[in-house]
Amino acid sequence: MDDKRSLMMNKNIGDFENNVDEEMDLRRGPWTVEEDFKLINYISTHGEGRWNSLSRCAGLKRTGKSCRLRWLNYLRPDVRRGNITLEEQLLILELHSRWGNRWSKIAQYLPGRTDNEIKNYWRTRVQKHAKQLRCDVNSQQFKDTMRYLWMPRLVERIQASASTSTGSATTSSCVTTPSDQFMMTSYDDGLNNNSNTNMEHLSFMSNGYVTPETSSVAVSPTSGLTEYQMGSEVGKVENSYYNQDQSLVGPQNMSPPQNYLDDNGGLLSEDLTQSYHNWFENVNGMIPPNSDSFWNIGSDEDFWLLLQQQQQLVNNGSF
DNA sequence: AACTACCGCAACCGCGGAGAC
DNA sequence: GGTCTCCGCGGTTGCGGTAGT
Repeated sequence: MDDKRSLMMNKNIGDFENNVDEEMDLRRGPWTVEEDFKLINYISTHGEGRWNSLSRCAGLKRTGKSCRLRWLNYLRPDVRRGNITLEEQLLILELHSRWGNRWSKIAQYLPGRTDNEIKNYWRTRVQKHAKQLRCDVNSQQFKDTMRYLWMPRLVERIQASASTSTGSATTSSCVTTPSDQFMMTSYDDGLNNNSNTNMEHLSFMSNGYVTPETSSVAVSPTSGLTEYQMGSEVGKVENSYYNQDQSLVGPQNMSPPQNYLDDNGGLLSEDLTQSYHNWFENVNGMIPPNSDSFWNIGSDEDFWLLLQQQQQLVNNGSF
């Protein structure tokens, strides 16, 4: 145990449970195979619950808390391993917009996923995007960006992949388990008491948001990043932005910065990232329809490629 | 090959609610 | 009603793996 944690434990005078921990010389840190085996065997025979006594009876020198956490987050047979799928990402975004950091509540609607896993996903992926946008993850700007840009894009990707697959609803790489079922059924039952098993009724889909029917997709041949455009056809895109109330806003007041690329497409010397973000903020929550690639940003290079894409679109007059 | 920086995830923590006595 | 104990939640930390230099 490091000094900090030791100090924290010593400060925890009021928690009887932890006082006992110190007296009993309980194990901490990573679980061994033997410990896992003991826990699995005991629970398979006696069931879960009463974690403190369970730990003692199973011969584990662990706190009840530790046993519970290990079982629920890792050893439980229906724990779903592997990457968060597109559908799961969509659900997490939607449910988080409703409930905030109520991870356990959100996890109820993602079978096999633990609150810990969802929390980790949010912290590592979603907050990373917020950081890239230089805005707070709880800010209205970021929430709008998620709602009007990221989530519609996810819907599109889900439906696009569903149309090319043979009935599988899961699209990204993931280790499937017997309980690997599309989670919308439980989502419907829990939230809306709705028998539909597709995603059409999700609030952000029925409120006039961007949908695949109203959009088109093109993959940049140079960067591989996906360009996302409003309108029925590429090339006939309306120069429009969506306000928070779904109303269209004309382009006249929101030209992106013209000065972040030189004539040869090279980067200018000023703080170009800030320039772009200033423009982004200046549209006051209105999301440019072509900026989907924000959510594919994985590196600085990707970011500059995105900026170049935006510039090309400006030059083409479709922005 | 060696080192560093970063990222993802498992495990920990404190806290508060609930239930038993 | 007060105390004790357990449980579950949300926040945080640190380790191990990996990408980058």
